[in-house]
Amino acid sequence: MGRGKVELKRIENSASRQVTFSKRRNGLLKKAFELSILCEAEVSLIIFSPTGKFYQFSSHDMERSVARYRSEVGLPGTNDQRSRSLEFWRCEIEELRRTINKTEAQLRHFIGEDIAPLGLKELKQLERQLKTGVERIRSKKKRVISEHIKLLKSEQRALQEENAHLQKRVKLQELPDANVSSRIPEPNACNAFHQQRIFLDGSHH
Amino acid sequence: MGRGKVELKRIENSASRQVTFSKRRNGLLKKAFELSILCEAEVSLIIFSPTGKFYQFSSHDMERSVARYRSEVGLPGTNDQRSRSLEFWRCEIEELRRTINKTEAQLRHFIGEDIAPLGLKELKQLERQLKTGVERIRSKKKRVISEHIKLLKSEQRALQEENAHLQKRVKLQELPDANVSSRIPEPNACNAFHQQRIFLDGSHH
DNA sequence: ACCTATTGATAAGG
DNA sequence: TCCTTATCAATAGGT
Repeated sequence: MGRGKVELKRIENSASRQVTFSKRRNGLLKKAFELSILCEAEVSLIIFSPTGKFYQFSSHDMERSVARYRSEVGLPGTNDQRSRSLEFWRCEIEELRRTINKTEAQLRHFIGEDIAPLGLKELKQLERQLKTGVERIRSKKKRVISEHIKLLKSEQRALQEENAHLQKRVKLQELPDANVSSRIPEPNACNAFHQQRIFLDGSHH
Repeated sequence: MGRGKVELKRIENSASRQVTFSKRRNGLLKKAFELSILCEAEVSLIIFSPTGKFYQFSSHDMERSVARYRSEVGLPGTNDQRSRSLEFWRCEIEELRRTINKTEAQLRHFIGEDIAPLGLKELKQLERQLKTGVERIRSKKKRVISEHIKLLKSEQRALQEENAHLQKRVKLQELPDANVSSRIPEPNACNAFHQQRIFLDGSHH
């Protein structure tokens, strides 16, 4: 619903992704509320934005709904014993997060975002990397396209051969008695319409 | 939406309440799914029909979302929270790893690596992104360079002005009495050495 | 934030 | 539950 349809995949443009998030989040919360009222349903909704902001709706107490959910799926009570590995995992996660931040920053630099603080040297290196990237992608694209063309040509050749065959057969049928029309009119609406047009045109002369 | 607007209250007719429930439940689940995909949001939805039937959607692991919800609302959690948070962190780590893999793959694509399996559409999008990246980086580079030049020019101007001043002073000193040398030899080692050299040179004559 | 053309959801009826 | 259709609601894209 909107000026155009959007395909179901991550919205690339970050600004419109945010705008869409806030619109659709409100829509979703509203509809969750309406469902709970109209149909007396128990509805709980938890939303975290990609930036970590938190939104919720719960027609009843959230803990109650969660508990009911658990009993529904059959909770698997896990034993602890390795709570000292908590610290280890915390470090692990921190490190992974750092990696992600670094990589994503690089990614943004590649599409020309957040380059305000960069120096001339970094800019030059980025430009060089992008250039080789563009070149490689272009040559790959050319290869893909030329293969596609080759495929189309071979298909065309096959069609031409088939065409030649058919024409030969038509001639063989026409030559023996050219007066006998062996054509069978196709019974579809379009053809019928055209034939009518021709008939009418003829009558005007 | 529909043949007439409905007011926001429990639908009295039980049959139509059921029908509406099943339609709107599906709509809500669908929209929750779309929000999670389009905007990369973490969305969890729990629904119980008035008759007790259970439906759910969760873009991520439901336990993870519930744990995140708890930490958000600031509940200390149940006694088995610790073991649950282990589970939560395990999910977290997996997801971080996935993110890293995805981001790094994208990064490689940007520099033209691992593009063998990409289709024409992806290649075109990549090329477009790279082009805008190059353009932005180039314009930023130009800005940096022109600012550097401006800085150099202003420094140059300052130097020229100082130069003019100095030359004026030199002329003022030279014209009044050009014969009287008021220069005082500086008493540093270097100077002393030169004077000694001069002395020695003189003795050789 | 607001506007509006367009798409999407759905109420009513079978 | 599923189908159809008339209508209303949500929202995408633009300002």
